[in-house]
Amino acid sequence: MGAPSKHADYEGMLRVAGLRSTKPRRIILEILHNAEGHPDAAAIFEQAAARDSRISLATVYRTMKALEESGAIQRHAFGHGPARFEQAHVGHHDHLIDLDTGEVIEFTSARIEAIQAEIAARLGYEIVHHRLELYGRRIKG
Amino acid sequence: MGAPSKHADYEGMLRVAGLRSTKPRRIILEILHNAEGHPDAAAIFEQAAARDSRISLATVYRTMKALEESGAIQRHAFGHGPARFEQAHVGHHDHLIDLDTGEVIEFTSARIEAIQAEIAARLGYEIVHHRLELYGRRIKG
DNA sequence: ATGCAAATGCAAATCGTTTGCAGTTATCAC
DNA sequence: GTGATAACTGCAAACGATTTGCATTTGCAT
Repeated sequence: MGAPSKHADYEGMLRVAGLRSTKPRRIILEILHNAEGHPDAAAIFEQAAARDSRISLATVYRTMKALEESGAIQRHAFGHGPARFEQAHVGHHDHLIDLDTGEVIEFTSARIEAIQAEIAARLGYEIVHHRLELYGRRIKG
Repeated sequence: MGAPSKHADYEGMLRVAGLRSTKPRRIILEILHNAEGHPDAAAIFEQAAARDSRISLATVYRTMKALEESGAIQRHAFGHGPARFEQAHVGHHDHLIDLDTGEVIEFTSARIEAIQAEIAARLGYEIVHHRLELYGRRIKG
């Protein structure tokens, strides 16, 4: 049972986050949901504006902040440049960034996570979250 | 011959980096060398200004950039906030950031590095560099 | 429908960082 | 040393990314 769907329940996500369901927010959530990679605020704004020209960049930023705080999305800062966003998945994953194309590949490793926890514990800490980014180049074969 | 010293050979470091040995740079290098943690540009500037009030923030940034490019120092971007710097060590290390105090603890794990390389290889990549940051809280015991 | 807090757009403000320019300085050839 | 020259500096203005003040619009509970 439960709702099927090719596009998520944005109303519900906003409700859960304690946010009102507004047109800009629904549009932004859908853009993020359908996004190929990890778009930055400018890219999201560009797509949003194409759907509703009244949407402002400030609203994009405000929405990203609210959604980030509610845990609905995640903010990343790869290398320099602007922050990039993605909808929060169930389960954590890390990133491999292609230095030549900027492409971002996601991966996870239970082994690494386990070792991390072990290291933190040895130092007297418990991990709240972590960030692992591999920057690499395609091996030409 | 050869200057003794408890503080490193800043002249030499600059020479190697292909940079002129100037007072601002020597001061900045010494500040970084003696720094407890991972200071940001503002903190470095503050200390530098205390030694020579003519030093400007722009020079701090320019020096950090030049030294970073020459490999003498490393730039980090923990969480949000400004970039933080540290002198390049021999050998790589990762960071555990104390969420309550901002303190940065360094560590390394050959096991993690090995797994990283393995994962990258499986995805068709070779790692150029990586970033691993654990954000945690002290376990109160 | 009505009211009010929440959300929006716009423009101005802020933060961290970079840059243009005119004046200073380190280093190199004599 | 002396001078030439490119590197370096300080300053202030420019910059890109993000945030914010304020007047207006909107969602949503009544």
